[in-house]
Amino acid sequence: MPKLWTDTVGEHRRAVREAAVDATARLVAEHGLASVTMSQIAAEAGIGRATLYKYFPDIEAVLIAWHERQVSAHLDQLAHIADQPGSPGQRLEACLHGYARMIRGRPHGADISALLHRGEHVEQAHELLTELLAGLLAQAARSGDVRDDVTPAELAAYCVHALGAAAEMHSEAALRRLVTVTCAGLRSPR
Amino acid sequence: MPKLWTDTVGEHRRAVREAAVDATARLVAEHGLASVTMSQIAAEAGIGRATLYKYFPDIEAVLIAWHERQVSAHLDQLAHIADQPGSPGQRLEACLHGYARMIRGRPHGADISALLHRGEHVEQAHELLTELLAGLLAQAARSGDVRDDVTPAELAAYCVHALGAAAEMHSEAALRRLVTVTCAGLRSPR
DNA sequence: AGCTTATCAAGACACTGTGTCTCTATCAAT
DNA sequence: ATTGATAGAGACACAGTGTCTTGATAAGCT
Repeated sequence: MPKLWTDTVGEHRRAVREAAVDATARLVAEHGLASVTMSQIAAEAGIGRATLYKYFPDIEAVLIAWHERQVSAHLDQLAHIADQPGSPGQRLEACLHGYARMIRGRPHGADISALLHRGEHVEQAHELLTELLAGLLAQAARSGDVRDDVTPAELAAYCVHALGAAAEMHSEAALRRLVTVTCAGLRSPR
Repeated sequence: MPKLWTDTVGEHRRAVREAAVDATARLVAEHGLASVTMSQIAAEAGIGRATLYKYFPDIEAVLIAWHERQVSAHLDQLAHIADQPGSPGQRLEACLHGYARMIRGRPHGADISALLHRGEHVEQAHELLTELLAGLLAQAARSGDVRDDVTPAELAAYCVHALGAAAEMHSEAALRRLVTVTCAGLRSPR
């Protein structure tokens, strides 16, 4: 039973918390979402099971923490892509392509909502992503690169779901085609 | 605790099996997917828990049976829509609209894959749907209504995922717009 | 009909995972 | 250095699972 103490308590708690989330990430990657248990997480993190309950009230909380870390990293990456110079249309396409690449081969990534009873956090993450895209879409609509007969929010929902197909795409070329098709849906009809 | 419900055994087994699936449907609708247990199903179906194990080896099996019934009904409905007279493009759009209407307000509907470890059956259902759409798309591509620079299978995956956004659409009008946008992505670029 | 066999329903048991309680060991502040 | 706070982990009660066994009932055979 390792105690893994650092010098200060606050730092220690942060370290243990992170170790638990790391362990969760490993277990999810290896055995899938549904089969992860508190017992496994505690064992994998090298702490007692009861101790884990001092950090998280239940598995949902651990999974939410893991998901939040995953999502915020992705959102940061996307925000960085969106901040690159270029026309609104170019930046939008770059963002969509980046998102598709994140999704590829990760069929579980977004389906946590099915496991979590109260999916507040998942919904919030979804909203942040949607807002980011909606902002880009609104800009692109103003510059004429994107249709304006549908609200940016609805277009963003369309984009996120359409690019979810990236999970099934087996090649980089297929992924490109998916982004192309998705972007075609965004263009103004004439 | 009824012992035998009908006169013949074969009929009885079918009746019990159906009652179990019905009970599962009620429980899923009321409490969500993740919290359904064998105990609840048995109680709701009016049989002993151990008896339920004579019909299904575990919860996955029950959920798969429920899902299969759900999906086959939807597929029949879509096949019927696809068989209506009209141009390939019209039939395709009618099908997409029908699918979107099925998805609407059913966020759990397709997310079972996250719960099932070995999602063979779910994948198979997904494949059947994809094949149905791919057939329509191939026809529409031949008649020029749909782009031919992307394979029908990839376009079908795009459609299914894009229309998954229907779960978040709050009005019939929004749903129509979603179908319109999705169809716009399918059209040949010129 | 009467007997035998197959099999259905359900009670009982062992096992796993959960969430809480409690006790000991260690840190932090006075 | 003493005292208070808190982390860690063992222990307990509970819920759900999957299997085994026992008694009851339908189906098949003579």
